[in-house]
Amino acid sequence: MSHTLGVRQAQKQKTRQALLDAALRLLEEQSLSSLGLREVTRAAGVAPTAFYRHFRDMADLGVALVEEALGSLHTALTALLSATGDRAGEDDGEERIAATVELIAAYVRTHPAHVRFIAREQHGGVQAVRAAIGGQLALFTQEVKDQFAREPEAAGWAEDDLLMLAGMYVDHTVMTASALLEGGAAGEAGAGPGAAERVAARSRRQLRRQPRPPPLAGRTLTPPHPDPLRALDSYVRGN
Amino acid sequence: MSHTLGVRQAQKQKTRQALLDAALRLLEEQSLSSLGLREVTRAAGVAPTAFYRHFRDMADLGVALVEEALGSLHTALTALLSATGDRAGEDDGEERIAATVELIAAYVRTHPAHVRFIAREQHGGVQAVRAAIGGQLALFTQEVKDQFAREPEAAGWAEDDLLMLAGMYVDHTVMTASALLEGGAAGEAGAGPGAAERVAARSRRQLRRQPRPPPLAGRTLTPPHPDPLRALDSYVRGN
DNA sequence: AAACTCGGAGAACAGTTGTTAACTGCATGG
DNA sequence: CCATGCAGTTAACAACTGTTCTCCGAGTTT
Repeated sequence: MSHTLGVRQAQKQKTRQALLDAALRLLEEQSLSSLGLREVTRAAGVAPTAFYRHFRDMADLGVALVEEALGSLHTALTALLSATGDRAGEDDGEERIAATVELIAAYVRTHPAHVRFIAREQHGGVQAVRAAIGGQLALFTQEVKDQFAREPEAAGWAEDDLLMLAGMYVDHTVMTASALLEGGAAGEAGAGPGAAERVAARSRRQLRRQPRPPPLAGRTLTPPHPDPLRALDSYVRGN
Repeated sequence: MSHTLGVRQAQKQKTRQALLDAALRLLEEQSLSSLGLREVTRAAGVAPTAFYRHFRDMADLGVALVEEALGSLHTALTALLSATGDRAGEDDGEERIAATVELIAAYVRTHPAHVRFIAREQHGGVQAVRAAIGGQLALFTQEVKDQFAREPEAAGWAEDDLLMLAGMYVDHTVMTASALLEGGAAGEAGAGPGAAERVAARSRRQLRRQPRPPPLAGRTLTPPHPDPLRALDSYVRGN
């Protein structure tokens, strides 16, 4: 609050936000590449031409939406990463995993539209938006890696290995958020309120990186792999 | 070849296939919900009205495309699963993992457009298509689970646990295929031919369910978890 | 060989789209 | 306090969309 910005720019950002909100709402039931300019302005309650005062085209709005969804989360993450950096190892891994998954679930609960947008457009039809999402996720990955490097267990790990591990965590987070979104919608067919917990349980197990041991003794497991897939070789190469 | 089907129906399925092919080609650069009926018929070289002889609307064509991409692969999988069921445990897990990943890579190489379509529309804007993809993937999961159940290592595992593990494998496969697609496009910025191998290596490591041990002794690892994420709690709940 | 089927073409429709141009009114800076 | 800048509006444009009706001609059946 160095200087209160004028009434002029305040109103401008207000309609800009109205455009973003309208677009995000419409995007819950369609994808960006099918979203029309007039459709958005109509939902936002402004004239179609007002759109051009804020965005070049819909792809531009899409990139802005990516930054709204991930950018703010990113800065918050950066600020808080260092603050809690040296509390590592305070509790055991199981608690940390549960807390992490619950955090993801909370984010999905409070920002469902943003999560849906990111999940949908990550592989969507608009190149610029895909690139923006990829860039933001790469930043997340980098920061998670840096945090890993600070923990004592990471001693002796190669930089590339830590980065790859961080990438897996980020990907896992996105996938879990998306799964929670699909199963978490109350009143959906077949998926009761237990669906969210089932997704969470699966996510925890996956983070644990070791499937829950069988109800027998604590024997070491060599879990089955989809070996028969290999037999599909002829099909895949042919046709 | 019980009876050679007439010239009439043959020509019909020919233009139907032309429509599917044209749509699949156009879908490499946009998403289904933005794909126009006239756009497809124009690319297929038929009149716009001919579309209705084969599909009710674009969502219907999308479902047909899902079945073309996953259905045939599914039947092939079913046929070959039992044939190789009892060869389990013939080689060690490492080889099987490498073979599996290479199989995924081969499928992506030979059917890139189909893979892109599935990855894009899995979370896309058309409800019916999402449901169709989800259904096909559920079938895959079921069959992988059945195969797991046949392997001796699975003795004592609960049905639900096997199903969850199978689901992880299927999800991992889709994600790996998508990653290979992004990184595998030759002549892309920043991603040389080594990108595909990097993705494959990461996929193998993930299938191994245990990050590569550090270059020290074979000490047991408690790998770092994104604990600082928990500090984001206030951000997530607020705002 | 005649009657019928039916996949595809052609023309026309009302509606919607993105984009441009010229305008209006108000906050702003001198 | 007045002149400038600029967010937003109105009107109009050509282009394109999905959909319907009508018709044609070749494959199929009897």
